[in-house]
Amino acid sequence: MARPREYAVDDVLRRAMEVFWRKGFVAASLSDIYEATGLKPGNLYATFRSKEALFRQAFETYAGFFRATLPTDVEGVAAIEAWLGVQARLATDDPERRGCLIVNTITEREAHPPETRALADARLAEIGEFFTRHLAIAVSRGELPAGTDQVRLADALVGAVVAMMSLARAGVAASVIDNVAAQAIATLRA
Amino acid sequence: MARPREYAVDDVLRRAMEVFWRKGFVAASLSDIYEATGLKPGNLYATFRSKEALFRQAFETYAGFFRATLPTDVEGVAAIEAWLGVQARLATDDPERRGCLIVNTITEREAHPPETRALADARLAEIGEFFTRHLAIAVSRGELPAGTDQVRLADALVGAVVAMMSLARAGVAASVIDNVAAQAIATLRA
DNA sequence: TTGATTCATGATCGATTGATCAACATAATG
DNA sequence: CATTATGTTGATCAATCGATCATGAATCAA
Repeated sequence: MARPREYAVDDVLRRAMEVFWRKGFVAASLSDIYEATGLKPGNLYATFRSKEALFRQAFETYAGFFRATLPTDVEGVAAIEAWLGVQARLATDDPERRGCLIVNTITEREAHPPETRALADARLAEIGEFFTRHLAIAVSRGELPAGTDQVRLADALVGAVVAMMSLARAGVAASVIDNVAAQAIATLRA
Repeated sequence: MARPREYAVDDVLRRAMEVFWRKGFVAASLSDIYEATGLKPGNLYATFRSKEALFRQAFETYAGFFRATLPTDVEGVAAIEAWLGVQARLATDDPERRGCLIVNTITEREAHPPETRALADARLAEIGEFFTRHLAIAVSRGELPAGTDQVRLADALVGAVVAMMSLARAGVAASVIDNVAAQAIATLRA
C-alpha cells in the first residue's frame, strides 16, 4: 500500500477518550476532539467513520484500561476487597473527578444508538461477572457462609462501584467514597 | 397590570423537567422544550431568562417531587427501610428508566455553571442528611448498636440510592435494583 | 373608550454543530 | 521514473443550536 499514518491510532483514541470522559459524549464537540488529537476533520472521518463510531472505539479503549485494574494475583474475598480499594483510590485521586466513562455513558444512554448502548451494557455486565466469580470462589473456600445470597451480594457490590464513580464525579469528599468501599468490604467480613 | 398568562408556570416547569430528565440537559434542545410545553421562543425567554435558568427551575421542581417521597410517618431504621423501598419501586416502575435527575445532573456537572452545580450538590447533601438524621434516631433508640459508624453507614446508604438510580437508567433487571436496596436494608439489621 | 402594561408570536440572528469533499502530499510498487 | 494507493488538509456544507426582537393581541386602570 502507500503512505503510512503520521500518528498512532491508539494515541488518538486515548486522547479522544479523555475528552469524552471529561465532557461527556454530547457536550464534547468535534472541535474539542480536533484540538486534543491534532487531527483535521477529513482525516478523522476517514479513519473513524463518525463521532459515534469514534466514541465507541474510545469507549473500548477506556474499557481496556478499566479491565486492567482488576486484580489477577488474588482470588475470592481478597480480590473483591483489593479491587474496591483500587477503585476508591482511582476515583479520589483523580483531580478532575471524572468518575467512570462506563457509568457516565449509561447516564447518557438516551443519546446513543443501540450498538453503543449494548457496548455499555456489556461492560457493566463484566463488572458483575467479576464479583459473581470471586464470590463463588469465596463461598467454595469457606470465606463466606454457604448460605450467602451470592446474587444479591454481587448486585450490591456492582452498586457500590457505580456509586463510588457517580459520587466521585459529584465531587464529594474522598472520605465518602472511601466509606462506600469500606462498608461494602465490611459486609463481606460479617 | 395587564394580560394574564395563558399557561401555568408550574405546568411548563413540570413538562420541561420531563424533557431534561429523559434526554439530559445538553442533549435536550429548546425545540424539544417548545414542543413539550407549547411555548414559543420569545415567550419562554421572557419568562425564564435562559436554557440554564429554565433548567435550574425545572431541577428544583424535580427536587420538590423527590423530597415528597421521603417518609414522614416513621423514624429511625423504619424510615430508612421505607424510603429505600420506595426508591427501588419508583426506579423499577418507570418504563422509561430515567433514573434520577439529581444523579443525572451530577454526571453532566461539567456542562453547568457553578450555580447549577451548587444546586445539585445541595440536593445530594439533602439525601445524606436524611440518612444521618434517621441513623442517629435509630442508635438513640437502640435499633442499632451504640458503636455503629453512623457516618460510614450514611455514606454507604447515599451510595445505595445513587447506585439504584444509575442502574435504573442503565436498564438493568429490576431484581438488581431490588437487591441493592435489600442488601442495604440487610446491613441495618445485622 | 383610551392609554398603559403585560403577554404571545414567529421571523431572524450569529455561532456552532457534525459531516463532506476536492485538492494535494507521501510512500510503496512496477 | 511513473503509477497506484493511501494519508492529509482545510474550505465548505446544510442543519441546528441558543437567543433576540419587532409586532400585534389581550387585559386592566382611568
